[in-house]
Amino acid sequence: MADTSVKPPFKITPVVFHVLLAMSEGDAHGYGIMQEVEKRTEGSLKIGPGSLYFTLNRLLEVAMIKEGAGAATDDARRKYYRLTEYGRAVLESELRLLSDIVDLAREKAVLRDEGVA
Amino acid sequence: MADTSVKPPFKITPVVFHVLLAMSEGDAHGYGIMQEVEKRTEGSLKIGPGSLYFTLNRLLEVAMIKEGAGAATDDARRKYYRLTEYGRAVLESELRLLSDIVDLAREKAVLRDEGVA
DNA sequence: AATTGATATATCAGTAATGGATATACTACA
DNA sequence: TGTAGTATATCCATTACTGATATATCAATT
Repeated sequence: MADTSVKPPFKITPVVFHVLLAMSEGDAHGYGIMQEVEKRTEGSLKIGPGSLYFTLNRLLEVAMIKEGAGAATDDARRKYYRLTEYGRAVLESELRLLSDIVDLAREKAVLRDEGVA
Repeated sequence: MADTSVKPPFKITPVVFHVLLAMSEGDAHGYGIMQEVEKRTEGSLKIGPGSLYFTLNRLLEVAMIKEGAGAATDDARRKYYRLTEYGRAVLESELRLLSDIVDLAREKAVLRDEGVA
């Protein structure tokens, strides 16, 4: 079993987590991340430009993300970012933690199943 | 299908979430919550007394939790709390959101399975 | 080609949340 | 009876976040 625990240099807050997750599929740009996170969390997490660009810069500094390129980018203003291996490791580590917590909660039947096959 | 979305009067941060979750099994007291959360999150979330008692008081104010009683309480100093129905609804709502995100991430294979039967 | 609204990045200030220090007191045990 | 651990509580410095603001570009309409 591989050791998947990674110690990031700062706390992986919900904002940081969702920014990383938004890039897990491929290159993403700031504005798109803002919109996707709000949609994905059903509005419960809205990342303002302040948090977003602060977070992106910090992720760049510690090389969890790097500059990327949007496939056939139309809009020249967009800046695309992508996960580095390190960034993906951090994301996976965090996700695994989250996954364990969800599993635990399910065991406790905090979540009462509704139609989970 | 019941509408499980609940709109809490403040943000359900990781600290708030874990405090609620710690009470999902039954009555819990502050110090115990601090320890359990640190253990459960493998040390990645340490709730200091400042956050803890601030959080507990706020949860009491909005009636997500209420005072409880430890079964045959030995230590008289302990103050036990338990979830109200409202508190449990908030917890379930948040958990479902988290669960969906974890599922989504799994679909994307951000989490590469290792021995998931 | 000018106007307009949405897109997009960026910074800043005010607010909210958190962590750590500190205080106080009780418990258990040697 | 001393001391380490348990337990609640408050305060303050730090950190994180939100929302306002600024600036500029793009797309669509006219």
